[in-house]
Amino acid sequence: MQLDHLDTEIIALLVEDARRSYAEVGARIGLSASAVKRRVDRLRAGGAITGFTVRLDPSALGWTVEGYVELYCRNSTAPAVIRRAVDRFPEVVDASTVSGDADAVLRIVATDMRHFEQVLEQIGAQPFVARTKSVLVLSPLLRRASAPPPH
Amino acid sequence: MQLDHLDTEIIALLVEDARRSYAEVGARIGLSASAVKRRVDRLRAGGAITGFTVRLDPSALGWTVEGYVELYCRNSTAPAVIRRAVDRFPEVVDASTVSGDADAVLRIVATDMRHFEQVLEQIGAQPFVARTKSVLVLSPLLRRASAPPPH
DNA sequence: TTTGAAACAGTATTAAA
DNA sequence: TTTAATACTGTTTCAAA
Repeated sequence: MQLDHLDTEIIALLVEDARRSYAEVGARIGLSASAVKRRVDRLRAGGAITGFTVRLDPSALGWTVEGYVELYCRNSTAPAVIRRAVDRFPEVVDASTVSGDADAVLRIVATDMRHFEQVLEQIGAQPFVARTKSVLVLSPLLRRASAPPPH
Repeated sequence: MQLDHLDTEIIALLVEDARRSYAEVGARIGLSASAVKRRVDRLRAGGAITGFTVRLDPSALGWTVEGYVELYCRNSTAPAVIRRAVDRFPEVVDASTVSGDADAVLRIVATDMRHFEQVLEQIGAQPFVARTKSVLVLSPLLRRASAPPPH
C-alpha cells in the first residue's frame, strides 16, 4: 500500500499517543475528523497499523532482569519449530532467526536472576537447541515502541 | 506500586487492544466502566502504563531490513554518551548496554541493505566506537509489543 | 476518490452516594 | 465501588470538491 505524507503524519502522531481523538489529529494536520478516521481505517485494512496497545514500563511491572539469548540449533531446524517453542514462554518478548554463527536471537525478560536462569534452562532443554549464549542487559538506553514511517 | 489481579487483567486486555472501551474491559473482569477508568488512571499515574501507541508492521511501512548490532566502545564510554549518539538515528529502535564482550546491543531497521550499511557506517564512525559486529534478521518469529504482567 | 458537515450512537468523564 | 448526568468522540451518511 502507498502512504502519502498525511498518512505518515497520522502514524507519527498516533505512535506518540494513540489516544488522540480523530478531531485532534485532524486539527494538527489540517483534516477533518472523519477524513482522519477514514485514513486510519485504510491504514488498518492495509496492514500498516496492526493494532493499538499500551506502552508498559517493564520494571514497574516486576520485570527486573532482561537479556539477549543466542540460540544455536541442531542441523536444519525450521524457523516455525523455533517459533512454536519460544512462543510458549511469555518471557520471550522478541525472537528472530539471524545470519551469522547463531541461528536465532531472543530477547527475554524475567522477574529476577533465578527466573532468568530457569527460563534459559528450559529453552536450552528444547530438543532442537544445541546450546545458548546469553548476555544480560545492564541499562536499557532506548526502547522505541515502533519505527516511524521512513523518510 | 502494587498490582492486584484485576490490574493485571486490565493490562493484559489493553495490551491486546488498547481501544477497548472501559465498559468492555469492565464487563470481562466484572467491574463497572468507571472503576476500570479509575484503575487505568492509577496505573498511568504509578508509571506501570507509560502511554498508548499503535502497533505497526515495519515491512508494510517500508522497513525491509533489520539487524542486531554489537557495539564495542573505547575505554569507559558512559551509557549516556551511547544513548545520545544512537538516539539521533530513527533507525535504531532498541539499544541497551550489555554484559559480555560487547558494550552495547542495538536493533536497527532500514529500508534496504544499502541503507542498513549506511547507518552502520555512520554509527561505526562515532568517536567512541571501536568496532561493530552485526547480524541480519532472517525471519522475525515473534514481536510482542510489551511483556504482560508477571505471574 | 477524497473530503467536510451533520446526525446519531456510544463512550469518557465527573459528581454523588 | 456503583449509578447517573453531561460532554465528547466514534461512526455513518450524504452531498460537494
